[in-house]
Amino acid sequence: MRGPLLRVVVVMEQHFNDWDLQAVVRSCSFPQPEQPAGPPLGGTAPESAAAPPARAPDHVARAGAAKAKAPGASALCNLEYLDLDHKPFLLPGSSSSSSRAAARARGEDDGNSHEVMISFPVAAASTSGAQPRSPSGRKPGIRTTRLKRSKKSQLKKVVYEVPVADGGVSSDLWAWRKYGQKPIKGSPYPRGYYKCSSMKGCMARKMVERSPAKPGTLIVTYMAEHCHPVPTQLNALAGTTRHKSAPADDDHLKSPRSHEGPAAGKSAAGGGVVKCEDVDGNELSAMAGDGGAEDAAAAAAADDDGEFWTERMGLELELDEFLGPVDDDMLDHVSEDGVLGRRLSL
DNA sequence: CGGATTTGACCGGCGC
DNA sequence: GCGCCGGTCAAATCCG
Repeated sequence: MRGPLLRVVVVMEQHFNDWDLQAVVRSCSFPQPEQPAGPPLGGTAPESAAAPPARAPDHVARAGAAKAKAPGASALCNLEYLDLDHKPFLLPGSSSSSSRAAARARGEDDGNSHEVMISFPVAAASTSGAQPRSPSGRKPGIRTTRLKRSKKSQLKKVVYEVPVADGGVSSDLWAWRKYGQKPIKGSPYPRGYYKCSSMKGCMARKMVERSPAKPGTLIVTYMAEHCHPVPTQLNALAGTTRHKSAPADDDHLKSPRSHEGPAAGKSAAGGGVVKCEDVDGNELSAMAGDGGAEDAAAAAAADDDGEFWTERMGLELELDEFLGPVDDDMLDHVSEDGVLGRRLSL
């Protein structure tokens, strides 16, 4: 009811070792004793993160999806976070979303990628507009080493599909800084590249793009995991958040406020209900409960947009919570519909 | 002043 | 081997 459903796709691939992202999805059949893995990376889909409802970013979503699908069982069955022991940290007071994201695929990965799609209502998205600026660019020069594509391709990725309606404001608790934008072939919309700015050295990244198929949705892909706890308050790095006039439309990608770390998480949260959907289209849903509010609250307080967040706190919190437990918890309860229903409580 | 955003250039992988 | 494309870097610029 609250809005478009946010869909999350988790793709696990081999060799993500080098990356922090550790969240892994496994069969839901085995609920894990440990804290429920949360949504990947802070779990929220920032402004730019929206994706086509039915489809996720091709390469990512598709690949995972195919493999993820389990016969009969909904995708949920395949959800699982691996490597919990390697969690870099736990989110304060709850299923650390980041840690979950961090959960990494186990060695078992036979190379198969698993994809999970989670959809949940998204709150209004905010928007940010980018303002045209004088040309700039780096000059030819020395380049530092960068991750090789081979490795990159093997990283686990989590894809969120978020309705653009609200402006696609970021909804995760993390602070993101945009480091690039590129037009994508086959898509009229550019893709924005973001890095976690909450802490230097954090490898967490995300890519945001508008779904060509459904301009109304943003696709947010999270890569790697945060090497630090979710910022409960605005940190210096995240510090200055720019507030720009709302972009007309595709502009979410241009200057989304999502980067604003803490605040980011909020926007996505709008719904109390979370749905998980496997590649096959099976949907799982979970009800967001009261728990986890603290985190969100803290974040909200920290955020520059205190007012904004405060108003939406309720919704946001729900989302955040959802994000955390998404993994196993969701699996725990299946509603009559065959949908996963679970109340998140932290 | 510090940090975020913009944007062209650079780099590496992949396909042909 | 070459070209295309995606992803990243970093200078220039903007903004709080």
